[in-house]
Amino acid sequence: MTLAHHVPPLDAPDLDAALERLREKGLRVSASRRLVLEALYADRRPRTAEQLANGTDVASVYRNLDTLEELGLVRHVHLGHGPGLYSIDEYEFVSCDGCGAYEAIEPQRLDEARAAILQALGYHARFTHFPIVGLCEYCHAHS
Amino acid sequence: MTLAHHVPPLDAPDLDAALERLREKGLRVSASRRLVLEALYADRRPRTAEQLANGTDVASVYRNLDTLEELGLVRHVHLGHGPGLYSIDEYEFVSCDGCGAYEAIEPQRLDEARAAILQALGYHARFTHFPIVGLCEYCHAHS
DNA sequence: ATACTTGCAAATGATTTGCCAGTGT
DNA sequence: ACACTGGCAAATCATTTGCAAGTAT
Repeated sequence: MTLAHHVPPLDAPDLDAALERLREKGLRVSASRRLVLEALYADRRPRTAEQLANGTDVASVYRNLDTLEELGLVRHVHLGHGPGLYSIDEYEFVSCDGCGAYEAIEPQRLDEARAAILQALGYHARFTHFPIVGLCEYCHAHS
Repeated sequence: MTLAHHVPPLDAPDLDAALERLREKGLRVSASRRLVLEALYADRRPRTAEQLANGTDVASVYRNLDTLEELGLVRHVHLGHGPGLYSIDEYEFVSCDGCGAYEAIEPQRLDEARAAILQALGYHARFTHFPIVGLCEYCHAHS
């Protein structure tokens, strides 16, 4: 019922910076930890824990993603009713309720909207954990 | 991975209108169906299927909520990682990533934000299925 | 009478936990 | 060495499904 806690912005520019971050915290750079990070840095598209495990143990992957998320190296988003998607990027998301398509959005494109929300509600909004859900132009026109 | 399909706006003003809607569609007004609707109309706060079942079989409640949602009589929202919350109301939601608090918002209060989103992304946004997530004033000031 | 519905048990999907053996530092 | 990790099995939580028996219309 409660949301994930507020995490600082992601700011490890590359794999090495991320690994260094782990060491700083006294955490270990284990084989599977490195594999998860390598996969995420290699292809920045958000992916499920299952996909990241790629045949190996999913439980460890979930544990690692949790740790990495606490360190602010990884983030996850829920784009619908399926499994959560993990990524190293600072994107925000929109998804269409009609056709199911989703897009990653550069945060600055939402600054006007964020300002309007701040004005209306006093909240500093971020669409990183849940997307903005709506109808895309096509689905809006045809529904 | 796909989102719930677009549903028409909720517009059954009261319990009787809702029951009538069921009959119109050739569906039956069964005891447990009536119980779910009575509970939802009696207290408009969003509730879990478990709470609505209130000791009786949850599977039936889920089945009924599905049907009612297809008819546009009920809607559900995901406010965090817990179970979905069902309600008969047309509210939109904001929730704070810091303290976990959430609020139901009158749709018109978000019209400016909606306009900004339409302008920026071409999407007609609705915050009924996922809330706007952000930091409330207090958490923003203290984080 | 005949669909539609329920209740209960069992299945499924996503994620978490316990535990002990393995391994980075 | 020692604490941190991984693998695997089992547990948990939310939700769905199968099926025989019950009931609105």
